[in-house]
Amino acid sequence: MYAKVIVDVPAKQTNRAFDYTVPPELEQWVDIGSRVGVPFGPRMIQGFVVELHETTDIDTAKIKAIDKVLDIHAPLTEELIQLAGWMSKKYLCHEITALQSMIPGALKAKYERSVTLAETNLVTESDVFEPRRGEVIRFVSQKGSVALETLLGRFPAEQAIIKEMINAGALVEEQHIKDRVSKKKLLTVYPPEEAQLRGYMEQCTGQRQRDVLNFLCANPAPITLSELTAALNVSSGTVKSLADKGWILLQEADVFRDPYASRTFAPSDPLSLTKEQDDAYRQICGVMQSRTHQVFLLHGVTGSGKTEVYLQAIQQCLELGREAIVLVPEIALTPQMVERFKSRFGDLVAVLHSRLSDGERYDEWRKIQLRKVKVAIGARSAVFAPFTDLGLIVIDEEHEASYKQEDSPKYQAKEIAVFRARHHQASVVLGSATPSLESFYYTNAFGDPRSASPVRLLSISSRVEGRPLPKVQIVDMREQLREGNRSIFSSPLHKAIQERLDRREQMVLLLNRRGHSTFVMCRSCGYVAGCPHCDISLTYHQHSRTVRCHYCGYAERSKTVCPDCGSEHIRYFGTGTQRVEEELGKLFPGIRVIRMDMDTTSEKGSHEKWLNMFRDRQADVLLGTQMVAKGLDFPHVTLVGVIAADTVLNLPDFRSAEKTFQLMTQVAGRAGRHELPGEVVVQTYTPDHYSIRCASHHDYTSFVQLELAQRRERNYPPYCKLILITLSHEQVTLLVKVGEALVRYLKEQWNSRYKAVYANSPKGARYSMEVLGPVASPIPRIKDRYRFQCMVKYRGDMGAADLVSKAVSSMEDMMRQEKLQISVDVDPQMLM
DNA sequence: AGCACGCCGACT
DNA sequence: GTCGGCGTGCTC
Repeated sequence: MYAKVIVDVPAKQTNRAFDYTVPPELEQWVDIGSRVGVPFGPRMIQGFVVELHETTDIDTAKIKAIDKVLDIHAPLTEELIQLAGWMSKKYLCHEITALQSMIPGALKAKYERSVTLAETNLVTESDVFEPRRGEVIRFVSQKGSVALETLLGRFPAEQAIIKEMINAGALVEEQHIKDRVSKKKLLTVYPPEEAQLRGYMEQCTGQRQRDVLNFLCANPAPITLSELTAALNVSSGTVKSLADKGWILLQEADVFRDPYASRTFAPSDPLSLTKEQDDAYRQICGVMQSRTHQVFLLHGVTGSGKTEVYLQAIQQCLELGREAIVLVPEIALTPQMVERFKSRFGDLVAVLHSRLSDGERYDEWRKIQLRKVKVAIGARSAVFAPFTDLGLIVIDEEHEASYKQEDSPKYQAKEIAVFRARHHQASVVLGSATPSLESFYYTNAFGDPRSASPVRLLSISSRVEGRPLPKVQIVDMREQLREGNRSIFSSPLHKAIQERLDRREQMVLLLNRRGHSTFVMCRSCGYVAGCPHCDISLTYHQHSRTVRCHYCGYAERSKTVCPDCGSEHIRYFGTGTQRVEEELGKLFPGIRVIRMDMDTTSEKGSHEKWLNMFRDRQADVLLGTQMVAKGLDFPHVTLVGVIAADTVLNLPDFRSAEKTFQLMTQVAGRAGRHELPGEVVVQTYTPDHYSIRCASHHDYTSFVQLELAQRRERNYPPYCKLILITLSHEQVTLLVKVGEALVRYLKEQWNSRYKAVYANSPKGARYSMEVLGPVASPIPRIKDRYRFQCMVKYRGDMGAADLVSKAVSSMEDMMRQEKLQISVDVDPQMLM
């Protein structure tokens, strides 16, 4: 039998399958999706089996055999192998990169080379008696086997000698493929029968040992040594001496690391659904029962109980004997969220998130692989959970940018979900209070004629228990300035904070400072320098004293006087959470603030700790960046304050209005979710902007109409698709040269080949392509490399990715000679 | 990506 | 006449 193997060498020339023979003794272990060790050139590397055949086209003299199979159960399924092939074409990545992204990091190969001492007859006398050689030999023989790296590190001056000894055969070099994490084994205490325990207790003299025996009487189940010592605050020595007497059994057990092992989750029952919830639930169930593929967009206002719809739909999915995946943005993967799923589905849930260690994550993944769980909940990469009978994939907060992976493979988890659901004849539920324009555009409600199988829209327009949406007050910060208030806090927000303090209620303050981009704004009239060609704000560049557009390259000298009102109050923006915290302390002495941002939540578990403190009302204010805007649900929060709504709005991104609307709506939804009514105060310099106005009225529909009109006019998604090509090199001049050549190539190809073909097709008018750039990237230099980008905007499915791929290949000579790097992002989320 | 093969300058 | 620089090309 022959296997086609994708090898672990992410390079263009090796981005194809290589044929290997499957030795008869390995045949029963080799499957499509198996991870194997194969000889490749002079070394041994890892690969994935993607096809199995009885014959091969390759010269049999060249073919080598698979060396070993690395797992008992293939870590990938045939479906996921197909998906990887599709991803490599769609997102222009190496197939191995796509495959690697589907398995936990713990299974990523670690290559190690080690040396051992050869049989004595190959070790010559000069090896032993020459002092330097002798020392190396003694070192190796003492250790038995030494990693080559360790040996070279230990004897840096003897590198040549070591190589020579390897060549002469005195030292034997071996190569291993090692997993990063081994299966965890834990010392576990197995207590005897209770009667026996009681007998031992009478003989026992030591107080600590008696404590242990007592505990085991009350808790007769096996328990790990570490849990036992932690529970009783005794040393492991105490327990070991009991084991030495033979009273208890202490043994290593192969266990799953369960990050939630120490927590208990009270079981919860389904809540009763409102009419709208029930309608959505029934439609999803109907499709699941008919075993057809359908994408739903569940548009439910904040607090409308979307999660309960997910939970009950998943329940139905499990009852049909099928499996479910739930994707949540990383920052929303809070203990609160996990708890809801754990308490509804208990041990049937695996949780995958970034705070897990490699080992913990591997164990959660293995529960899925070994069919121990039926539901996987996690961030983006959980979409690859190796289930074999998927019925439902839920994507919560579907508008979130974090579903797009920013490094290779630059996949969009929503698209992966649809691919998988189509394969399994399963449903996808995209849920959000503020659906992305793209998702909404493709719904049946919008009636896009292009889409053969439109997304079915499900709406929930009211909150559970008929609770009202919070009242939103917009504060015009320009007026505040005119009134002489230069503080971070406007007088209405100041007053609102004081009221909550007096009433002992809680509040959430959002400061959305993203990135370092500074935009220029007039503090008197709110004027922001914008690009005349792209309708996005210009970015201030201090070194050249100019403002520039990152889309088309437009630049102008930055002004010291506002062109609109003549004021000199021109500033550029950027306020940190720390400053707000200080200011709060000054204005409200004794105020208790929890600050949540990158600095305070980097430690493992700190996120949970802060939120628990806030829930226990140990603080009045939760102050933070976007992470406070999502999914939190605290009954005593009655005020949400947005310090500066404009920060997102003025980012140089065509989605900035959409993101502002989403953020405003989401954060407003944190208030008044329970009995106490909520209030929202939004501070802004652009109170008339439609994204802020619509958010304040909770008016999604109007926002979508206004924003879509903008997108159509400017030709941005969903009216076209984008491919972003980023080039980087140490020299700017070369970058410009190659960038221009690339753009020329794309335009020529389009004009000479594609355009003619598509213009003659009946849908010809729908096909178009334009190429912008090259212009400097918003982050023009990273690690001493300059970055330039080109943007391809196209309409119609005419293989634009393929064309870009060809264009990049045509630049290959330069890439090799000049160490030029080209990165391609299909459907970019961030245009940085 | 590695690693080997292969063809031109400074040393015994 | 040899050691070694890294340019080019292959890996089933």
